[in-house]
Amino acid sequence: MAFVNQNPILQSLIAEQLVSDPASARGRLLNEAARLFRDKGYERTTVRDLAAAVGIQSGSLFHHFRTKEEILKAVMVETIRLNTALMQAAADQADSAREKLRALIRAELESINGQTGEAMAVLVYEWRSLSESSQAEVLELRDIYEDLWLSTLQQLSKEHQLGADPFITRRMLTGALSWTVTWYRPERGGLTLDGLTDQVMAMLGLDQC
Amino acid sequence: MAFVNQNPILQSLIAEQLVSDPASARGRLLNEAARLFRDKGYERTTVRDLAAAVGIQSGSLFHHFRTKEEILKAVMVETIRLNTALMQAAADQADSAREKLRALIRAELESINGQTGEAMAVLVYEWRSLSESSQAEVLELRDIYEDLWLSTLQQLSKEHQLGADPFITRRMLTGALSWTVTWYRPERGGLTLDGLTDQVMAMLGLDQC
DNA sequence: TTACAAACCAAGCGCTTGCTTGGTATTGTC
DNA sequence: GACAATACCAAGCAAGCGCTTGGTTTGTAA
Repeated sequence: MAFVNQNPILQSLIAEQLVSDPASARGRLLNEAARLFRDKGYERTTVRDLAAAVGIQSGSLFHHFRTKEEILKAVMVETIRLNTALMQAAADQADSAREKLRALIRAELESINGQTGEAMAVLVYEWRSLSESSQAEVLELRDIYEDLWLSTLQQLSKEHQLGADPFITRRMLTGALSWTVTWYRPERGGLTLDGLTDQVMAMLGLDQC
Repeated sequence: MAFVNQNPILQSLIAEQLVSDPASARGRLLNEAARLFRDKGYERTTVRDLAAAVGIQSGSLFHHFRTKEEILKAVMVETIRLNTALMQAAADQADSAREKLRALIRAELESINGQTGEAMAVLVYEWRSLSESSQAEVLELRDIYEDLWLSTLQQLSKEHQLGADPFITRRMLTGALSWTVTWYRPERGGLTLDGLTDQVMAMLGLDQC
């Protein structure tokens, strides 16, 4: 195999069976599904597309998943699980609230524009394609994720370092950061991930105090 | 008719045939289409849904539009035309660059969360459903719209009132403002449109200097 | 070697989709 | 009141959709 993922956080989640191993049949399918869902949208992606992407027949998909929607849900659930763990780890390493926020922003930008980027985009854009009951499930997981942000932003607000309301700031950041997936292309020179993080902090007036 | 739209900007665009009269058959269809496309997504909305929404048979749609995609494109094109005009008018009334930016933010929030909100959401979320040639057409119109923002932000940057780069600030604002459609509910009490605009300005550190 | 489950294929069913067709009301104009 | 042009209906076609089915291959363990 050309690439072995050695991220210890990912490894422990795989061990706990909370996230599929990208090397397994299920994991490979979920990765391909995320890419297809992002590129063409969930509705435009057929089960035949999904099957072809991993080299099996369309009917064989239903041996692994009961419905097409179950695939979408799995992509979303596993992505949130992974990213919550990644963000938690990033935040834990920082001391001040300001550094915590910077770590969260950097980590989220990395998730959005890095390896899990396809899945993160799916999480944002394919929300409506989930059934209501699945939406509720995913939403519950997302609340944990959001608490990480809110507690940090509330701390900053107490320290009078935040211009606007913490809740609203988070919502603005959600939109601003997820939108980067439509324009940020680090490979084409220019802005690095750290540089982009600096710009976001500067926009919030948190670069120098 | 219960509601007569007397917006002079809209009226002049209708007179120039750049935007369909909401009272006409075509205009009514485009409004309903925008609503359906936002609620269910373009792909999940069938031509039968669209036809039923205006009380005709599905086949009769194709007397007004050649394809389903042409309806999506028309929604997008007319929305950009209208909003460019609205934003231009809003910006023209302001004096300082700071006030111009505030006017632009307020106007865009109003577009996103007001009457043209459905169509604005379609513009953001249904981009991929357009054919490449249609995308190019819409993109051209959007450039005019974006120049309005950039010139204002560049002016602010010259005055050293902006923390981050103007281009990046605009992109962050695009994401942040369009995302409001997923959470901002002015009718449920709380934040008014002016209040939300204040919060955005505060986030940028532009409330008081 | 045998036994058995997991993984997969080949074929296709039933349904929905965007769109077409041929014809009929409705409307505006002189 | 004649006559187009416009707006619409009723019916349905061809294609593509998610998913099912019955059977075959592959992997594993005694």
